[in-house]
Amino acid sequence: MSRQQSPSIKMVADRAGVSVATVSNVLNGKPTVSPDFARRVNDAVRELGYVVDLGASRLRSRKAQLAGVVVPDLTNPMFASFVSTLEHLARLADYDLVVVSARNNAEEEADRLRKIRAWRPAGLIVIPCDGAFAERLPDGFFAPVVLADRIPDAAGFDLIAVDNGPSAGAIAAHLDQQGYEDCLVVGTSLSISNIRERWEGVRASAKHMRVEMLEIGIDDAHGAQLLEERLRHRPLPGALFSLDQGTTLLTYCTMAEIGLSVPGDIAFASFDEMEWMRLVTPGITTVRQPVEEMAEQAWALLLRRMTGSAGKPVTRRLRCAVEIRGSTPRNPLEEAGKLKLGGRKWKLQGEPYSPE
Amino acid sequence: MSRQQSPSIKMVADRAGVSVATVSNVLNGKPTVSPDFARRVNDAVRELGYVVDLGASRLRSRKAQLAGVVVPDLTNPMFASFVSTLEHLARLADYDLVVVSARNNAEEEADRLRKIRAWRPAGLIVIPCDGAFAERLPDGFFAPVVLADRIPDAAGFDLIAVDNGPSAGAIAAHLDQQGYEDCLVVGTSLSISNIRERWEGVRASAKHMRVEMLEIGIDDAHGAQLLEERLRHRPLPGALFSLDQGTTLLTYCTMAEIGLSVPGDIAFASFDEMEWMRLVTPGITTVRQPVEEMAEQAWALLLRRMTGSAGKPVTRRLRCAVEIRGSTPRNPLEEAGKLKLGGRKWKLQGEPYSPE
DNA sequence: AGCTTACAATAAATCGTTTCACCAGAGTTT
DNA sequence: AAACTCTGGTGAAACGATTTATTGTAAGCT
Repeated sequence: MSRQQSPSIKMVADRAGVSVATVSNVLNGKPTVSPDFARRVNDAVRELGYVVDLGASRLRSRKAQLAGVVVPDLTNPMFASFVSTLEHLARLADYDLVVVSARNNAEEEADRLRKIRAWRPAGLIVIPCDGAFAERLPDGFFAPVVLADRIPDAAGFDLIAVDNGPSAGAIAAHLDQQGYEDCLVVGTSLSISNIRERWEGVRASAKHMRVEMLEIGIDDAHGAQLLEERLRHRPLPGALFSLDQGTTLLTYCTMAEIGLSVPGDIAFASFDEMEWMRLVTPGITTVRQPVEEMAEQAWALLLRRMTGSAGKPVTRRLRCAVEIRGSTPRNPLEEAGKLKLGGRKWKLQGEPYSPE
Repeated sequence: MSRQQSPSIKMVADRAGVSVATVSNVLNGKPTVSPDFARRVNDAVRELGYVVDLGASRLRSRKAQLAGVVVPDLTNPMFASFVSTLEHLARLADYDLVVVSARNNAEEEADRLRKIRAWRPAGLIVIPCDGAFAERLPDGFFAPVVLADRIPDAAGFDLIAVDNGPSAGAIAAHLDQQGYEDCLVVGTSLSISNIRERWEGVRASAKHMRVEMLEIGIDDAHGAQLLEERLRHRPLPGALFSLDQGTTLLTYCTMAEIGLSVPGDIAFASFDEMEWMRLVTPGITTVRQPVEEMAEQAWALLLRRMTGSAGKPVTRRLRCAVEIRGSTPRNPLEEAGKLKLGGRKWKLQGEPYSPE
């Protein structure tokens, strides 16, 4: 199978009867070319189906309209949506995007980061696997990096994230108000800064309610076991608050399996909304993260950095929306009268803040 | 902000005190280099943090370990999972992947296809937006193309898809057996070959049951209206079968809104499983597509094509799994005794087939 | 006419790599 | 010792584009 070569700028030049420089000038919209020649070049381009070779073009011009994106897991709808938005924005700015997934694996992330350098991107947007991201970034990395969603241990990075603490705190305050006396808070690990911030937000906002943290780790099988143990133990807490997406699904399924009903036996709330949460009955009370906005902010910041804006690293926190649903009704054990709760929306007030 | 240049092979050569050719030989594992020189080169590479420039490397060597992937929508979990699997496989074969999303828009797809040529990929895997894909492929496209999931109007492409007809037929046969007398089948549009195949599968397999097709189009708002109209009309069909992911969500929500209960008022089944379908009560009967397998087959085929295997276009159909759940119980209107239905799994029998 | 200026098109240098032809020196064969 | 063959290394030519410097031509000015 003799595969036909893609046409080069030289073939276009030959066919149009001009020099390659002229073809390049036409294609790049340089003003110093006569309409007649431009037409001939454009005809030849169309006839041959010529498309510029990005590799060669970038090599010579040294301007890389190219950015890299690294996410922990493309199959997570939140990250997928993040990438999709970025892709759209990049296209508008006439940038190309190289997207890679670390498949939830720090080693693979390190590998991808090394590999992505080979593309010579003008900038990078990364949602890091974990806090130790800085160690995995090849040192002397040549392009600006904007981190999103997850907070690195090391300082010195541009960062766009959500206000984990206040948002988780809002859920805790809500549960508090609903009259629950104790709440089990479940998350993968406090070594992940997101989870830590959320847990601290809960602790700070639970006025009367007792709170207890359970770390179940990232291994699903082991986590399910820990969780089941705790949920079979008595007394059962009045409410359960799950701090991340993976944990939420695991918790929800585990409760169903061992026959705990929501909210009859236990109230349930989660951080990070998923589609099904408004489809199940009752709906799940949750914190919805502004993914599109996060992508927009990250892109805007990276674009500024790529076009030369210097300055101290920026941290920006975005507000989440809190969705109160049927899974966290007024505590039925309480003597107080019943309170009707619909799909009421509860937005946090005030302006976003940028610490330091 | 004077951004530091990425080191080039020349700097490595200078630092190691050898020629650039030698550095290249070391990096590409050519055997004709002494251990002593190899060590010196490797040291220099490490000290400078040198990473090869993919653009330049590919330009010169003309071997493009690069494949393109075009999907209609990255936020669709099925496509996201498809891409994620491909990415993993590509990495194993030491290929790079350029992933783009057409954002459910044929024009954007055409644009992306044109743009992706600029990367000079050695091959392409495409899940087309619609049947008219062939018209959008720049003619004389230079690299092998493997299509997946959706069937193009034009022949002549390698294709990996699922057995839409038999799988949808299995659902229809199930509903038939459960004693439903009529079934409303809902899909976006019969102009999409997937939907057409599924509808034909339903028609062929419904023995006693009357079936009726409702096309609601791709515009969600308009579709919801059409659907609501039909669902408020009487008599209500005993069962509803939704043929694609978008339609399913729309249908499920619409039914909830106008107060139809599943399966009390109407039984419900769907093509294309989503996570929430096993979380809601009752679970939704559905057809689960083998996404990972589809990605594996597509990659294997593309790899063969990229390494020169010629031959007639191949069509391969993969088997789906049918998940029977509580949303399609034995028809309560029937006189016959109740039948207990759990989360029973029902796999299709037999071997995959390759028509023609 | 003679000189400058402006314009349009081109030749040639260049980007960072790989590859190919070649070379120096050591070892082997006659 | 001359004529080979290896071996391990290098210089320089590509690859396909962009950019810079240069050329040739026509028009404008004195």
